[in-house]
Order: sequence, then C-alpha cells, then structure tokens
Amino acid sequence: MTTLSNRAGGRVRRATMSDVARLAGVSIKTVSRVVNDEPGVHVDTAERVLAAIERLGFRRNVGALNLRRGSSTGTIGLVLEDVANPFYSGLTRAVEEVARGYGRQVLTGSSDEDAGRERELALEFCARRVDGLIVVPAGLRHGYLMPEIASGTPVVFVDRPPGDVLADTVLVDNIEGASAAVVHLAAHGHRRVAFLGDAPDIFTATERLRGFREGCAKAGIPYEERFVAMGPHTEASVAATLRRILGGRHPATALLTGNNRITVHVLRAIAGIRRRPALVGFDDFELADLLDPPVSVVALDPGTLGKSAAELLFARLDGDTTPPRRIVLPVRLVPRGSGEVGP
Amino acid sequence: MTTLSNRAGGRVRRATMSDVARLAGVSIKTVSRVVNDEPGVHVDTAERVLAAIERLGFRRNVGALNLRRGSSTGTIGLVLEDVANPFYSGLTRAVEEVARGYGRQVLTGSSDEDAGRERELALEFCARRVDGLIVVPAGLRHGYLMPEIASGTPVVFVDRPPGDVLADTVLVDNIEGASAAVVHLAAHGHRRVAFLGDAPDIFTATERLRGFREGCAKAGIPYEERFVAMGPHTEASVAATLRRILGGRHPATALLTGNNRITVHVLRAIAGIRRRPALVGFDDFELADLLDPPVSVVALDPGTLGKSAAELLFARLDGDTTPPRRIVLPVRLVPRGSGEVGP
DNA sequence: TCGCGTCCTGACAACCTTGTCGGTGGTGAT
DNA sequence: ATCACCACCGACAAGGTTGTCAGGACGCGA
Repeated sequence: MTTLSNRAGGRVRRATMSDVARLAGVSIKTVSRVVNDEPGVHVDTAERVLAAIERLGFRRNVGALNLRRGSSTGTIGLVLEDVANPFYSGLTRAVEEVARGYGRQVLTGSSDEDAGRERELALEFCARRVDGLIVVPAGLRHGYLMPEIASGTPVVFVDRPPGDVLADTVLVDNIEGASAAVVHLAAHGHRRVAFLGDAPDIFTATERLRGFREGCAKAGIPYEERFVAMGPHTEASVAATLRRILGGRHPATALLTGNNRITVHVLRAIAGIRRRPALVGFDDFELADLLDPPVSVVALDPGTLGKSAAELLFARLDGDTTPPRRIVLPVRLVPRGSGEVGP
Repeated sequence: MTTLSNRAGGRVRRATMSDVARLAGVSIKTVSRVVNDEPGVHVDTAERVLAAIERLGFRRNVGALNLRRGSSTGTIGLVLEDVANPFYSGLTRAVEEVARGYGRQVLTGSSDEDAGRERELALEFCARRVDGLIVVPAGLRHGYLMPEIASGTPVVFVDRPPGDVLADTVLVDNIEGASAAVVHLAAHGHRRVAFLGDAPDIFTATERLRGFREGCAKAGIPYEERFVAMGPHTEASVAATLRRILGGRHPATALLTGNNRITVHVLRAIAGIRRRPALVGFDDFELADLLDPPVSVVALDPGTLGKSAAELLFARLDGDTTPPRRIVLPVRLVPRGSGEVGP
C-alpha cells in the first residue's frame, strides 16, 4: 500500500524527454525514437532509455506532440443538451464507441438548451483543435462555426438541423413518428387527442407538432388548438396542462407526448387519476414495458443516432468530400398497451 | 444559408497569430496582447488586429498556449464504467457542472468494467496532461498512477476505492444500505431473503453482500448460501437465478438486488409471475415510484457522488495538501411498496 | 589503403504561443 | 537643449516534441 499523493502541494514539473535523455546519456532525439518505436536504435541504448523512462515515470506530452505534428489531436468534441438525459447518454456512449474504434478521445459538454452555452462549448472545443465536432444544436444559428469548418474541422449536427448553414445532419423522422402515433390512437377510437410538446423554438418540437397535425388529418380526426400545449415544460406545467385538457365537457381521451421528459411528467401526473387517457410517448425509455399499462412509444434508438453521426464524422475525417448529407433515420411505433385503450 | 463544408478535402492550415500579425501589419506579440486583453496597445492598432482576427477566423491554439504556459490544460478526465448507465450519466453531469464552475472541460471514457481499458483511458488522459482525474475503478490495482500523482496530478476515486494505493476516495455506505434493506424486509415478515449481487470482484458488490449478511444477523433471519447469487449478471442469468431461488419447497419471499441493472432485470423477470416476491433495489432509478408495486430502493444520488468527488478534486487543485480523504456518503432507504408486501 | 554502404546517433529547426526585455517616438519639465 | 518619463511596439527565447539532415564508427570489397 503506497500513499498516492503529492504532499509537496504545488505541481511538480513532469519529466520530459530531455530529462530522460540526460539520465540515459543519450540525445533527446534518441528518446523520441524509442518512444515512437522508430528503427535505428541499438538495443542496448533502447534499454537504457526505457529504464530511464520507467525510473522517471515519463509520459509523452501529447499537447506538445500535437503542436509539433500539427495534424490530429486525437480528440472529437460532443456538444449535447444534457448527458444526464438517458437519450443523450445513450447517444454519448455510441459516439464514444465509434471514436474509440478510430483511436479518438471524446470531449463532452452539456448546453442545457442554451444557445450561448452551445456556442461557448463548441468554440472551446475548436480552440482545443478537436478533429471534429458533433453538435446537438440548442441555438438556431451556427454561422459562428464557419471558420472552423472552412479550415477543415468537420461538424455533424444531430437530432436537430443547424440554422443558417448547410452541413452534415442526422435526424429522425419526427413527422412520420408523430403522425403514426396519432393514427394509432385514432384507430383505437380516439377523436380528441392532445399533444404536449417541447418549446416551439426546438426543431424536433415543431416537427412533431407538424406530424401530429398531419396525423390528425390522415386519421380524419379534428385538430384542436386547445389540445396543443407546447413547452418548455416542467412537472408542474404538465400537471396543470393535463388538468385543463382532461377536464371539462369534452376532454381529450388520448395524449401524445413530445419527448421522454414530458412522457415521464405525464405518467407521474396521471398516476393517481381514475380514468387515464391513452398515451403514446415520443422516445422510448427504460421500463416503459413494465408500467401499467405498458407505455406505447415512438422509438428511436439514441445509439443508432450517435453511431450514424460519428461514422459520418469519421468518414469526413477519412477524406469524404461529397456534399453535406442529411440522414433521416426511421422511427418505429412500439405499441405496448397505453395507446390501445379505448376512449 | 451558407454551405458549411470544406470541399477542398484535406485539412487546411488554420490561421495563426503570425498570419494575423502579417495581415494587420504588426508583430506577433501585439496580436498576443490583443487576444489576451493586455494593456499597452493603441486602440487603432487593436482595432486593426481584431479586424484581421475576424477576417481570418483566427482562434487561439489552446494546445500551444498550454505548452507555453505549462501550468494548466483546463481539462479534467473522468473514467467510469458506462456513460449510458443512468447512474453514471448522472454522476457525469454533476462532475461536468462543478468543472464548469472552475472553467474546466471534461474528457470522459467508459471502461466497461475492464481494468485494462480503465488504465488505458486514465493514462491517455494523463498524457494529455489533464489537471486532475476522477476514476470509477474497474480494476483492483492502481499503482500505474503513481508517477501521475507524484508529479502533482490529483486523482479522486469514486464509488469504489483504489487498489494498492491510498488516495482520495468518495464512497457510499454500501453496508448500511444493504443491511437496512434486509431489516426492512424482515420487518415485513420475510425470513427467506435472497441477494442478487454484481460480480464479486467489484467492491460495491462484496460490500453490499456483507451488508446483506449483517442485515440478516441484525434482523435475526437466517443467511442462506443458496439465496446468494453474485454476478456478472445478464437478463438471462437473472431469470435463471430467480427460477431457482423462487422455486422449490422453501423459496425466497423477498429479494435485494445489488444495483440498478440487476433490479431492472429482476423486474422484467418477475413481471409475469403470479406471486411476486418483495423487492428492494440498490440504487434509485427513474419511474421506480410508478411501477406496480412501486419499487422500494436504497437510494444514493449519483449527482451527490459526482459533486463530492469533483469538489474534492478541485480542492486539491486549489492547493489542499491534507492527507488523502475517504468520504462515505450516507444512503437512504426509500420505502415505496415493493418491500412492504408480506411473505 | 581507399571508397562506400550500413548502422546508429545527435544538432537544429519548427510547431504556436507568451514572458522578458529592450527600443522608439513623443511629451512635459527643467 | 537636455532629460526623464510614458505609451506603444517588436525581437527573442522558451515550452516539449519530431522531421530533416548530417556525422561518426564500423565492416567490407577492391
């Protein structure tokens, strides 16, 4: 058992190749050769160098390496809304996995749906010269990334498209998903369906609202303004909305929720009430199948989203210079029961 | 709408201070002064420099900055088991938040419970000269971090203690938590309680097993080997285990699960069966309160864990040189119903 | 002996930025 | 006219690493 702490306090200068060279009695360049497994070093010399490296606990300074080589820093940046949201943590993991295959580390940051913070994070990552950037946009304008992309840093936008620029984007079929959900509910007899969506300045929110509307049209049920409640939502606001929507003379009998957060809020709000509305939630979530009734969802695997984005990014890094692509991943309606209850 | 893509293909050299200086007709140093808001630059000159910066899309190379300044890279590393696990993503978010307060970026990596990968990630981060490291150990030996800590990089271990070294550690009270859970179950009449834990080489797993044992003793119920099933667990292995434990002449009537993954597996496995065992799960999880019956848990907030670890880390960075600390956070038994059903 | 090739090694510059220090030109006081 | 002072600016080195190039030692054939 060794005490692993530097009781001296202040940071100590780390050993450099220069130190190793001095100790081994060779030149810096020879140390470099050994560290990089370059040929042309006598085995005895190499051994001395390795011993010195071991003794000094030398570890190559990757920062200096990057500066010298100038090509790749071996990092990519990932800006998303909130890692703690299971949707984004799944996405993060997928990105990490792909990055690992390409020998890259991942810098992550949560924007909390704040455009300024998104920008701050993205530019900070760029200043660190990440090899590429994956961004879940919080803001609507991304011109600030112009110089970055112009100088060869590929950027891929995920889940939402960028504003005022054209770049690689991976989306999901929000419209089709929401529409299918409404059709599903209508097929089970519902004619008064409500939509609880995220803030209208969020791309996915308005897209899903559009899908909701299209679904109503397709299913031949009325689209009613009073049944649409866009966010931002909190647990309290969702509860209040539900009181309004589910009360009165002609209440909604079914709900479509715009993302996993809202779905959870709704579930909590309707847990106690006697006559629960039918429900379909956008985004799948763990345990949805174990609730009573099991929650039907429009599922889109965050892992697939992350993987697609990362692979697109690395394709760019590998030299793909085709025009910016827009990938739209399909969603899947997963009927589990909560959408099948009649009005 | 501008096309944000570098169709030229290969990476273009980014503008440097030298380029800015040339364009503005000043020396590099003057550019540096402007960029760093140093005094002693005529306002007209500064304006010319700023214009050049804007024009060239110049962004200071943080790598070079770090090399030159030598002090801090403004990053910390976080090695955990799996970001996609809600427990760790909550922890990640908390760490990120604290780091943000200290102006640091976070490098994250998932070890997947693989000691080699943990080591690889940690050393990679150190090579990038992170200012500090937060590690959820996967392996049992951490001597490899000796040189890092010796040279002043503080390391904080979270959730599990390090092996063969002494360093700052933030844990939760696993023993007390498991013990309290058993006592709780016994108080509701259960005398045959089973424990489904993680792999025995994981610290928290054996600690919780110990707590389970102590709980049995404290509650005056028998501790039976046949009711203990340590992992690693998969959905299938959990199901098989349950068939064994819940079958036969004297089956277990209550379960304690060792972490949120196992709890979910159990929930899925017992969803269909007629006579469900009582259940208490270690780790809280979203929607636990909405299941039927609501799942009682031993709760420990991953955010608190992450926050404590990060704050400890930054205290070290701020010069705290007191001996390594071991913080044990309390857990809280949250009775929700699943632990209250009788045998 | 010389010339030549091979193997091993080191000096030096460069990557981009900043700290140090010295220089220039102008202003005001003597 | 001289000097001190100030505001502004630039040359240079350094930080840790690697690519380029050149040099020394040695062996071998002529």
